[in-house]
Amino acid sequence: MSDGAQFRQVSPVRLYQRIVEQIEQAIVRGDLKPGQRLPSERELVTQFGASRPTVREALRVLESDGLVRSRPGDPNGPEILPYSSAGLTKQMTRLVQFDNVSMAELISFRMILDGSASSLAARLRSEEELSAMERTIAVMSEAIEEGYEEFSKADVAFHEAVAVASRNSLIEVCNQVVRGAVLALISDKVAHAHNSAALMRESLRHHQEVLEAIRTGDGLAAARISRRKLYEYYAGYVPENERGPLLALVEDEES
Amino acid sequence: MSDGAQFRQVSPVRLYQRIVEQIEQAIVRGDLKPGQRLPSERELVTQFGASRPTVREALRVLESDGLVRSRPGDPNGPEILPYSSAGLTKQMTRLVQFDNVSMAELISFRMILDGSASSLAARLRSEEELSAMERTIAVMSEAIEEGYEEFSKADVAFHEAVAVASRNSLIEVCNQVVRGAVLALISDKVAHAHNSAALMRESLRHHQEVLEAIRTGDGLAAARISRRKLYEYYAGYVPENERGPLLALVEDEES
DNA sequence: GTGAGCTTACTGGTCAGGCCAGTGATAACG
DNA sequence: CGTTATCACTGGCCTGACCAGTAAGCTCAC
Repeated sequence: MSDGAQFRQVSPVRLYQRIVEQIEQAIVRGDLKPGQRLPSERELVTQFGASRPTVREALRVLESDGLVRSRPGDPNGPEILPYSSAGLTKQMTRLVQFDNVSMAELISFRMILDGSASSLAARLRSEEELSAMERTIAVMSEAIEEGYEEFSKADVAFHEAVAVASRNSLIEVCNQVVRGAVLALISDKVAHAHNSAALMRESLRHHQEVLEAIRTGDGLAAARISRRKLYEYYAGYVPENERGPLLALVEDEES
Repeated sequence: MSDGAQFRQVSPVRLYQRIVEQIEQAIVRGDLKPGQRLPSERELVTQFGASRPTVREALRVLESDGLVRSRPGDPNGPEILPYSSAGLTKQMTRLVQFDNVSMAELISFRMILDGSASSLAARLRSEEELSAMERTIAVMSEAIEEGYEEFSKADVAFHEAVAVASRNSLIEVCNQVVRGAVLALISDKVAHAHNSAALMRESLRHHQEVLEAIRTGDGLAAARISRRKLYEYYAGYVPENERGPLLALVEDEES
């Protein structure tokens, strides 16, 4: 083998991909800002020198990536969308569904994310963020009588508030996705199992403990309590012989 | 407002989206497994009762999501691809490029993931996995003289081995994605900055410490060292006034 | 002048049909 | 039996067309 030139693998690049790249980079570069409009499809046809089906394929890809949106009849052309984590969520959801990640892994990951979020929140939270958490706790408390539906909503809001206070949107997004995946997997069972006031009160108490740790800035405690709470809450859905990794996370901070 | 029926917001669903959904779900359900082939475009046209451009738009979206691949001339039709984290990486990279996620958040997230992976690996690793890590460390050691390129490859292999030993594929994939995103952002700078044998030896020593903690089963230490190592390695790329959250993670386990 | 309603030019969604350069199973060949 | 050439079919791309929407601008009554 010659040692002189290094050749990279080439792959045929479709026309529509070229178009996607150009528009994508224009957006990333900032030449196209959210709210601005792309030329109409027919105009793009002339600018790119491709046919309309080809241009449309490119637009469909950009649309599915959440970068633009086309509305039929809109004389202003496709709109550049503000960034949203929808695409990330979609991909992460696919990861969960596709790789058929086990329940144990999901919960383990949630313990890590939620624990880290609590820990960071304890150190970084502002007063406003703290009171936002307090409000969600208050709502949870009131929701106990209104049934699991409402309670669960407030529960999610609390975790969301903690994630926001962690100042890390990656944690926020991942946690959101994983939480959704977990709930989707057990929604049928959980509706009955946890629809008792006693269990909700127990859960509320746990949340209050986490909040207290965040208030006092004790990141270690916040993470530990958060993890243990999740373990107690969800371990029942994990086969016993798969609980090892979860217990490892619970015991981690204690010794 | 009537309390009887609940109506959801509707949005016009394009034909191509219907096709995407159907194929997507068939894949998620497992009716279509990686390696299997989709019918040809013209066949799909008859099956879905849509025109070829429409079917093609659907295929382009699926292709950009990394679910299928069409090759011109292939008489067997589009191929169902095995899962790949490429789509996730793309989305996460975009998330970062849009400046919605700072370098600090990325590295913070990496510290969390890598730290957790190390911690779990310390508790769960098998002997085989341990020796796999040892091998990558050995390769790193040898690669110091061959330049940063080789060294970096072995570095990645080590983290990959740790992630595998954590027995959590979510950590594995997410870590891989975040690592890729970080490297993509600083690849130009890092090539020069770290291409010194001294720095590589330093890095090697850190890795050995992590490995030692994993060997002895000390999850806490493994996580702590792993995090601090990442901090020292990457803090330079983070503006000083954004390093707070990172330091929070380093100091977390120490007090 | 001003608001309500209509017109109209244009948009995106979809379709039918066609050409071309590839691919690979298969049949013909040595 | 292995090789090679054929050829049906594939995906990539294009042209041209129709339709149902949208919203800007016009009209017109007030």
